Amino acid sequence: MPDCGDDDSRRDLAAMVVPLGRALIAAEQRILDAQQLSMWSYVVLTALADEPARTQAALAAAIGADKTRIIAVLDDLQARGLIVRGPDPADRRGHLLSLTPAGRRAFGRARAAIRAYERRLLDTMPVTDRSTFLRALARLSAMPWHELTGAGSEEPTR
Amino acid sequence: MPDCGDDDSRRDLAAMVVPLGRALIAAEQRILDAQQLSMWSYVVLTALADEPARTQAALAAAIGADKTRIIAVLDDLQARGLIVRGPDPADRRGHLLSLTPAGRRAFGRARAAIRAYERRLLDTMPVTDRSTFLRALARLSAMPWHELTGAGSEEPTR
DNA sequence: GCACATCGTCTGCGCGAGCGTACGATTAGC
DNA sequence: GCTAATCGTACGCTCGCGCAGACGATGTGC
Repeated sequence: MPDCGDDDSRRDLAAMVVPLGRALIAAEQRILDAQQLSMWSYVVLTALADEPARTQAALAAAIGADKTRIIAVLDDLQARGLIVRGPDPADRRGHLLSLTPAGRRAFGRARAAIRAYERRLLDTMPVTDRSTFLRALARLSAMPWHELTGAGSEEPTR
Repeated sequence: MPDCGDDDSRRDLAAMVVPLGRALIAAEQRILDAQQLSMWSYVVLTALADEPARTQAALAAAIGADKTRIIAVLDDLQARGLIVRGPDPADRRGHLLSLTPAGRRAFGRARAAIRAYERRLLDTMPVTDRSTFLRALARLSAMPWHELTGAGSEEPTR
């Protein structure tokens, strides 16, 4: 028997998280449009700002994208001088990927706009709630899904 | 203040929410598979359990789906005796949609499995954090995006 | 040298979702 | 009665994504 009164007798977690994510990407897409960036571009810039990648495949894996799908993104970013796709002296098969100063600046601008938007959203809740929320969210999003996903469901196998 | 962060140093909200949502639907899809339900089926059952719909279009709008896309879902649910698509005596164009007892039972089972899974996830954090997190999440997911989304690039209307 | 793996690129397939259209049945306005 | 609007249904179109295969260029093990 499912509980009735407890704190989570409301909507499902997913029923809140997924639409929230949808709304976020929709809103932030518009912000990125103003910077002439796509979502994938922004994700790539974010990853490269964190640390340069020594190979496109590694970058793709890092951001959870398909290797073939980021080619166009990289082409565009390179053509606009935001990243450099330099040859790797150690392994001439791969390309070293890193941000140019212009790329770092563009990313900073985009991230500032995104952050401003998100901060405005988060400012609608008390400060303590906000930090708790962010901490909990960070923990959940960094969870070992690969184990939890398959495990726990001890459904009645009839 | 070292790096513990102004919330400026962490990842973007969307960068945590969206992957979390993805992981949730992936995990819950497997749970629903065990109940022979698809995500859309579960969403439909959830909506109908809340209150019967007097028209398919209304149901589709309520769950944010396309009218044409839920037809197959309703067909399946009806064929399995989980819902009834009765004629509306008041307006013979539309169909009254409601759960059968079996449908209510199946939904209860599915929801219990989903809830158990989510509770296991949430149990990894302190109780106070959990309630705060859920409260904040509920507030965010119930936000007036239609205004915030558009006004995003403008000013906070202070 | 040789076989094999890796990297980047291109191409195509399949899936799911949204969007628009058309049509029969029905209702509402006049 | 006529027309316009609505509902459910089917159909086709387009997009974006993941996946797989192929190829040339390159690196690695023997």
